[in-house]
Amino acid sequence: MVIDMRGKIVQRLQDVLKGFKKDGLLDEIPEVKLEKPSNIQFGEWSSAIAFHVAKRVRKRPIEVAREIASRLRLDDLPVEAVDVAGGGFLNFRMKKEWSYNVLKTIIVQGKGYGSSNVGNGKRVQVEFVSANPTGPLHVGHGRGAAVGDTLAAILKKAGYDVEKEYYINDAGNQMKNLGASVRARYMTLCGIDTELPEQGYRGKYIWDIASEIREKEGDRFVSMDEDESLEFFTMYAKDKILKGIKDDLGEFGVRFDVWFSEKDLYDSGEVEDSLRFLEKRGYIYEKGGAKWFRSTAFGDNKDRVVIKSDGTTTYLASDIAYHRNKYMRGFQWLIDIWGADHHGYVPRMKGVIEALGFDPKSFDVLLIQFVNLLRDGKQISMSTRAGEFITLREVIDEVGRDVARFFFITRKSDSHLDFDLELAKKASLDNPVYYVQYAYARTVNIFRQAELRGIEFPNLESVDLSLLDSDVERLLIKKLSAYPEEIEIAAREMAPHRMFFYVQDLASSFHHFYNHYRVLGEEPGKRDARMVLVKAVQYVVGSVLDIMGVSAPERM
RNA sequence: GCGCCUGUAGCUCAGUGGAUAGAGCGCUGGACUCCGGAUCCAGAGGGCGCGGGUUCAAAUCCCGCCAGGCGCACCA
Repeated sequence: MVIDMRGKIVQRLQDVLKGFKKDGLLDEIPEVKLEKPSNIQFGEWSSAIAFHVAKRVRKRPIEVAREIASRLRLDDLPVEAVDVAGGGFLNFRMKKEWSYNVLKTIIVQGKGYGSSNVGNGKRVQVEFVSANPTGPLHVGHGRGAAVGDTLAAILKKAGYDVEKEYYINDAGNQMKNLGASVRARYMTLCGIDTELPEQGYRGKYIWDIASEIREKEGDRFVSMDEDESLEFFTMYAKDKILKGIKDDLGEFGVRFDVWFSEKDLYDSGEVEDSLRFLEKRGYIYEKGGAKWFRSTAFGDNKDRVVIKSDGTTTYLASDIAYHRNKYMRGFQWLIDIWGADHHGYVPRMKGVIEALGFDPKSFDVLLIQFVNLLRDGKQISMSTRAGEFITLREVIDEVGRDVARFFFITRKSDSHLDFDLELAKKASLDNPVYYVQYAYARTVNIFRQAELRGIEFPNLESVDLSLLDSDVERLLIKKLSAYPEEIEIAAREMAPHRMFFYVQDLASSFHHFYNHYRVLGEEPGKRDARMVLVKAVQYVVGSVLDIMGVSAPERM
């Protein structure tokens, strides 16, 4: 298999080093890494291992490299040659037949190509968006949604058993606050001027919900006891907003496996249980009428309150129960995706995981930096509190789902993202989405033309792929062959943006090929070989777009 | 004051120990009456915020400083 080749070469290198050790030449074996050289002349893979060994044995790297090369046993692998270059690099050039086999593999596996089993079925949960159901999703949530959904798809492709989850903060003060806000607007609509609560929500959507309630229920809550009516307003508003969130995410192409309610954690007594558990282990103590989690035991700079002196719990309390619950459900790796403004929360959560008796290394937080929304280069100011913000829905309506999803993963998640609405709308060179989609549409078009001309897709057994021998074609094949590795790295580094850079690069190589060579106009041998190549490109580009949640149009 | 993130080409960003630092946009000049020019080719353009250090090798690691963002609640 294509996928294992890298691992096999690493293994053989390790075998050689073990031999060194046996011969007493080396006391400790350094880690063997294979990298993709920048220049295609250096072959498919290269290793700098000779430099590391040279250091330990105090010899010249180039001599060590030669020694390793001479001891390497690769006869049974499709390696054309191992070159020693650049003062000690070992460069592995693969036989041509190997790259042609990659193409065949792609045709056989179709969009399934690129999958691997590095995840080994490990159960991983990706929790993202998890916005409070107190208002519509805004642009920042959109970025989190795109990153989370894409990351989940990458992990799945890499052989993990992935679940996507949305945590609904439907308990606590913010819910009461929401209900009270709606109630205030409702009362005003009924002719009784009522002030918003101090920390109330000011968005227009609060008015909308209030007015909807009035239409359905009339003025009957005016005379009702406040506490009693509040419950209704809260429930109604929460359900309404949550439904809106689900609809927006659906529109955005993001589907969760589980919607997890914070309130359930309280109702089931898990919050209480978890706190008791930690108390027994000595991680919770009382001071000043409140209960504190001893997060300083895990490197946090101060302890944190879990139960306030008025007896109510803080968010940390339910987060403790929530993460314990996740582990209880059998997840072996937890990935939380948070807005970067919550970064201060990371150390205490890491501490929580450890205090609960789980390995903090099995818990990762991916921080998403803010989105800087622009129009014609000018920043659009937003304020959630004042209820002035651009919603995700508005962005989707304006630029479209494909463009939005694509843009959100063009940057490393911890760097700020400039999102210019005008730029995003342009169907032009400025817009990388079209560049990639266009490449896909072109591949489709070639086969559409082939059909019109009565040309059938060649038989894999009889096609002579060695006719694909130009630099341009070989480079294209090389990039296709790197796909499984790209997936692996993106999974390991939790880096969805790598998909963007990869597919952009692949599309570029294809456009280059397209502008230099004909497919259908060639004599049958070359034509058939190129059809295989184009088909492979179609599958891989299609697969990446799939992972990014962006459509692959057959016409544009 | 403390902590986290960021600082790479005119602009927006990749690259986290290795071979002449990459891409897109922008700029300049070009491309077959032939599978879609939303494409392609060529050129100019930076030595990686600044100063030290570690290393055979540093944009990448360590220390200090500067600039921008964010966070430092018995808020969520």
